[in-house]
Amino acid sequence: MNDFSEEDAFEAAVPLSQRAMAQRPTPYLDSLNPAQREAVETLHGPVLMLAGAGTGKTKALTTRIAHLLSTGTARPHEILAVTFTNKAAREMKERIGALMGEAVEGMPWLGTFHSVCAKLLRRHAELVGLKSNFTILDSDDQVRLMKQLIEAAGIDAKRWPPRMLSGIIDNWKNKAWTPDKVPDADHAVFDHQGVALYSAYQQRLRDLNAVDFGDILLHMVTIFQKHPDVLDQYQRWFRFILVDEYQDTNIAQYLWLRLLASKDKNICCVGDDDQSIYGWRGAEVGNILRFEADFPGAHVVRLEENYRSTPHILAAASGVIATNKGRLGKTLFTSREDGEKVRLIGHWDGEEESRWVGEEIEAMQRGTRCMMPMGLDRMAILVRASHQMRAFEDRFLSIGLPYRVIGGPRFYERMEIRDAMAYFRLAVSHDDDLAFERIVNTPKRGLGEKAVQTIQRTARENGVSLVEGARLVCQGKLLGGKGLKELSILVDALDRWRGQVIAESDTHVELAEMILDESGYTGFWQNDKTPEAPGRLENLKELVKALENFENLQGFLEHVSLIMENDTEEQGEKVSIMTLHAAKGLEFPAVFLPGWEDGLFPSQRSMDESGVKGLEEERRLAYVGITRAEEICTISFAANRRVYGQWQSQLPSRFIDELPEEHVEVLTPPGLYGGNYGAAGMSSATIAGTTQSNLHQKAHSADVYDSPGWKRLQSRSQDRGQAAKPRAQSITIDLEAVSAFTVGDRVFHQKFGYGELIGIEGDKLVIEFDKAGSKHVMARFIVAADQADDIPF
DNA sequence: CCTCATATACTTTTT
DNA sequence: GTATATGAGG
Repeated sequence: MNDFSEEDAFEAAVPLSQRAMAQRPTPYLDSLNPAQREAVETLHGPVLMLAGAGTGKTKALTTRIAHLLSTGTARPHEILAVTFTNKAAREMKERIGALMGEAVEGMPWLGTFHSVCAKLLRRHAELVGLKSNFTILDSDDQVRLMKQLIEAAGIDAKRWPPRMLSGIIDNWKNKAWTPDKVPDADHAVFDHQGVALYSAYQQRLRDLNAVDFGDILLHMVTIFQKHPDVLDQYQRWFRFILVDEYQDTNIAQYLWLRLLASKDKNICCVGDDDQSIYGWRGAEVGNILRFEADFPGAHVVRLEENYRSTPHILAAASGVIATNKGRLGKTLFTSREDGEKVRLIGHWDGEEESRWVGEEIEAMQRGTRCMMPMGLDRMAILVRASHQMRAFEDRFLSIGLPYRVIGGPRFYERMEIRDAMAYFRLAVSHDDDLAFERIVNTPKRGLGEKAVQTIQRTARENGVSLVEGARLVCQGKLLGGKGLKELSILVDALDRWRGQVIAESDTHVELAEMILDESGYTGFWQNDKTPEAPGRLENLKELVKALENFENLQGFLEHVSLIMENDTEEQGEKVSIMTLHAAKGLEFPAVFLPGWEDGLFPSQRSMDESGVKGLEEERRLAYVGITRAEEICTISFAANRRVYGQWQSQLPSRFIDELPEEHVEVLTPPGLYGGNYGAAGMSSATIAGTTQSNLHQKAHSADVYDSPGWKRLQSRSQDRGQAAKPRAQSITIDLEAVSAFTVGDRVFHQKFGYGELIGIEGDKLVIEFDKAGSKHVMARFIVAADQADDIPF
């Protein structure tokens, strides 16, 4: 290939690294610490940069690239730099630009694994039976295809859900297994049909000239493995390779990198094994652990000086992560000496937890909590699972606290956007069967399942695309009145739009608007009276606006599938709410980590599915969470939580036990008298292990005693001569309260619902609840079942 | 063919 | 509790 000859000559003639060094001054090196500097200046040979949280990883990485460029060691196009997110790629570009003073033209090969590989794959698509204009399917398309294949194979899609198959195949692809490489042990999955369906799926993708996300990597690995000449080109082309977040690479990515790097071995991988949190998605921590074996003589640099967090926060994070086995091991340190301890607080239930967090945020905002008022955008709530966000959203909505959810449903994954895109795709290419299927009956055209089947059959019989099939159906009048009319209107419209795409008679933005209009799609949402309809129309407007940044529809469609980003950065100071995963790479002065309860965090599912490995990944997630905090880190848990409609009592997370006591301050919930539960001297272990019932008491006093319902209950109990004295004399009362019940009684609890008393232990009643299972509950929370209806909770 | 009602299962995390 | 899938009725 001619592309390379020029570079090769250049390389041969000039010992670049020394000679070019003089070309530009290197002032940027001065702001680096010794470890960073070593990582930046070791330009040749394999380098593993172990960069703990907040140690200036991105700085080192971008400075390294700047150094490669300004010393003349490499030219921009000779550097392959891969990240996982578009955001990381963009940030790197910006920072390199800043370092180099705008002097560099963009780096063409700095991007995400997927965008770089897609670009390469388009050049060599024919080697895996594709055309270079292949489309990239998202998981939605993937699942729909899967469903068709499953049904075609005569398998009950109910018992064998397409989603599951899609997940299995994704995993195989992450391991770089083509259908023929799936090991025997995996053949039993999916009713022994998994591999056959995998083959069928791959064939179908090829027919559609499409790839899914996993394919982008998998095909590249296949090409490199089967075509040494192609590999050789790129080995010479990419003289320097840099990889961000190496701990998150899966096997396919690993193989791809190793193939590319095996010649010059100028590869620099940056990562932190302690922040590997994508194992469930196929990431292999092993890749980073194995680096030195893969690249003998590798230079290992540890970045351990943390510039982000206070010593207490660092120590707490270190304490938690220390429990994990098989780490490469780093010891974070900081020169800071100030700072608050990590704060720990328990609550009665999730509702109280969100209320407390809300109040705390407002206090910080006003400056009553800390010395200085803190802006809302400097605070974040990091949750384990997205459903935890709701409690906070509800609460913040009701108190009018501005918040922003990060990483919610992505813009390009929203239904209306995907529908609109399907129209665009069809306008550009009538061959896009998936797009056609998506929109035939959206908006409703009276074309139901039967009509679609007719179209599909016709298309298949004639060996044409669905659009052409539909045309034949219209011509042959194979369909009834209304459907037929609507279908021919649709086909005509598609023809017209495509004509305009080709003729370029309008700007693509105008065309897009016209398509949405004439298809009836805009009107469809205008007539929709559901509350989300206005938002969807708004999104469509945004989509059209986003089009303006592209040359034409084709260009837009090609880029969009890989740039799934939520660019709608609303203005204004808001608290951020996001998952721990979404928080990786971010930092905030104040961080709240709610829901630290066993089963929730660590997630039961992780532990069930992946055992110790899963638990360790959860622990790394905890580590990531804590290390997001710069100044104040607040961990909380609730004693009770509603999990899909059912109340469950929760145990504090085992990670709480792992927090080193001397770096933790246990808070007493507000509005409570001190009692024995004051913060002073109480260890995390105490909270975690033994004080749950105390928390019940405390929270109960705050929550329930003030409520009218409780007061009424109290007065009624008094009438009946039962326990109803002030709570300060709790033990006596509890024993009295217990005596009011007999085993076998039908009872009611405010949150657990109805149940049967099956035993009495001390001041607690053992109750088998109908819905919430068996629990030990203090007697004063319990009423006889026949009185339950009177309680106006 | 569409709309409405009921049943059901599902909840980690996502390039 | 929520979203989705199925069924009856219009």
